[in-house]
Amino acid sequence: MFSGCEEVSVPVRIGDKWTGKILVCLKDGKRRFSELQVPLQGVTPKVLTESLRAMERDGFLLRHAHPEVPPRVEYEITDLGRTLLELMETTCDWTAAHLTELLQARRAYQERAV
Amino acid sequence: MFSGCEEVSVPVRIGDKWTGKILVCLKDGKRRFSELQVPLQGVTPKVLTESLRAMERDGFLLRHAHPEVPPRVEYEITDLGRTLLELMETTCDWTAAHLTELLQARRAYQERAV
DNA sequence: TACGTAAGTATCGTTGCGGAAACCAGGGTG
DNA sequence: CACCCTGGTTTCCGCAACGATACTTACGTA
Repeated sequence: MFSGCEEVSVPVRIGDKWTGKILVCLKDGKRRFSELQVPLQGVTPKVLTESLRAMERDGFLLRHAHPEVPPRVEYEITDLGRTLLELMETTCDWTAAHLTELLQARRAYQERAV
Repeated sequence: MFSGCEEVSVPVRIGDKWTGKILVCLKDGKRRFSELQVPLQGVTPKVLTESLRAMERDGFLLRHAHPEVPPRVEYEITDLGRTLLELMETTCDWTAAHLTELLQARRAYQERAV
């Protein structure tokens, strides 16, 4: 997750590309696979599955599969996942506080190069 | 930078592979290119240069090139770089606090799969 | 004249993440 | 019988990061 600014590539990231956004989506309660695809605009099912499996493996979320047809699967954040979310919010704060400075440094660097 | 545990891949990382270690190396004062290559065991000059250039561009360090032969270049951490280092230490703390729990989750996941 | 030296470049190859598109399972519905 | 639904899986592909190896520069020294 790039913390806080998608338009500019900032060197602060936690997990893979979607980990952070998934945790945010799960913050307020369980969500289904298809309910995650909507806010996570543009994520393909393959990549979403991969991210969810990795996060389940690491204990950041729980996967509840209901044996129905059509299938229904709910994802739920764990306590450990919440600590990670908290850490991510810290990095978001860092970005918010220093992004201007970083972009300014980039502009100055550009001008020196010219 | 994987924060605090190299042996296990943990989904907490800041910058590219070497950013974190470079900042740590510069924490206590200026260092030359060759002085960075030593503690950063195994980094090739190409990759080290790429990392240093990116960090210079973003304002995390300053590059002092002395016009001598053979060349002498010193790298120095900036205030902005120090705030990033601080953030990284926070993520290291998170890892230290939760790595056991994460590994335990992985083992449990493994066993469920078997 | 050849060599050493510091800080890189240049070139090539490998690997892994992420994405696009198509396919699947299996019961419910028309 | 054909089609729809959800939650995937499978296959293929491109790009960027990372790495290995060789080369360069330009001066002081043996």
